[in-house]
Amino acid sequence: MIESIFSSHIQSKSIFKGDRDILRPSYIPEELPHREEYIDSLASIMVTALRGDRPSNVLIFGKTGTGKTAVVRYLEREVERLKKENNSELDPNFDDYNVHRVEYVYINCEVVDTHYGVMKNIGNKFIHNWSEQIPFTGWPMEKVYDALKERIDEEPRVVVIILDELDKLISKSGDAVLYHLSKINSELKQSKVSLIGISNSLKFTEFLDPRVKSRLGEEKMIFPPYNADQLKDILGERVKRAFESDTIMDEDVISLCSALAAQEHGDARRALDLLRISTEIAERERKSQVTTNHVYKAKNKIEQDCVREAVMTLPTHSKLVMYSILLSSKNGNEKLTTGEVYAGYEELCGKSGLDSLTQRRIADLISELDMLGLIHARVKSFGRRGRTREIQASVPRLETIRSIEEDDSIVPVNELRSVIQTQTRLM
DNA sequence: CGTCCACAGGAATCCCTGGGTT
DNA sequence: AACCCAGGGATTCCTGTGGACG
Repeated sequence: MIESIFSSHIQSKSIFKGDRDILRPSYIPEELPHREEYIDSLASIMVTALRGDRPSNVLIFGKTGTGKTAVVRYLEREVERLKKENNSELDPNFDDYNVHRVEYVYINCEVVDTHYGVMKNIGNKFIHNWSEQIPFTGWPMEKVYDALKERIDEEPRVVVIILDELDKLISKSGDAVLYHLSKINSELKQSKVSLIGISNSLKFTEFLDPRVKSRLGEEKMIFPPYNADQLKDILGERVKRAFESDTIMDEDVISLCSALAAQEHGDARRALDLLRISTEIAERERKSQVTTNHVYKAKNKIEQDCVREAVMTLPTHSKLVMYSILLSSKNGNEKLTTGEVYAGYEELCGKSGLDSLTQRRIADLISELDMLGLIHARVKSFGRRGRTREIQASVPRLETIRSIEEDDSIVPVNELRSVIQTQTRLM
């Protein structure tokens, strides 16, 4: 046995039963508790594909962690499974020919969020060798679209395109993609395309061209949030698989994870994260039992990590804007205006030797920070004294300042002159 | 009741990047 | 080499506006 800094850690036995991915939200289990009816109704729509026809387009709505993606991918996996088996021998009603003609394409529109990108990604699913790749930039849109059609139509098939986080795509690049994809069937000779759109918000269809809207929403499903009891079942199911024995888990741990996640609009993802992180914390503390105490620690850790992660990945100028906001509130100005933030930002740019961006641009960056949940910014009118945003940080100040100062291109600053000046002017 | 502040936020345009085609 | 194409970031110019002050 090699003596190293790892030795003592390796020897401490893991609470997990090997595969800790079971507790990750991306894992799709054999059973999806409390989603059976949705699986069933989606299956009844999708079964058309197995007969070689085009299933209706489907729109699925529901908040994060309500099982939308899991249900869709569950069915995708079932079809893949059918493809591997020889079904017609078992059941003469089964038509293996059509089963093998079904292709799924999954696209997460949060990652691929442009007209071009979506088309390129779909097109590249149907290639035989590397050289046929559609490049990630360069071609005119028209050519990408033609290549896509040609490839799909190469042999008869039913293509099911899943567009996850569809609302992100619409808000960033409009409905051109959906317009093209939803009318593609009229231009295909032997293949058929069916769309499954997954969205967090119910409202996004308002921005769609009415024709697209009607073609896309042939079928609609709405996934409600899980309640605490349902979350308990989901966690229980996974715990059975992920742990050596249930004695390792304190009775109340699952209940607590469920309850906390139920408060957050019934987010199963959150519940699973809580459970996984609290187990990891317990492991690190060399405890053989996970307790509610660990869950509270996990809750804290998740919140901190989210903020840190969000701040660290910000572009430099956004970091400076955030820095300006944090430093200004340190000087006692709890609620800032856009002008004040911009003044602070300009000063920080000077100190770091960077060219400052225009106020118009910074206004947009402020909106982005607001959407990320790092700050609260709401427009308010101060009468004669103008109409502006009222800006306030909504994250722990000192910790976040520390995260920002880790960026080498930003010069650490203790206080901002411009804000002190505004303060004295107001007095 | 009108003025007028300090911006909000839309639209057009430009620059740049990473690629293609002629 | 010269030029087309999509997309992102940024700038420029712009019109719009809630409400305290006079």
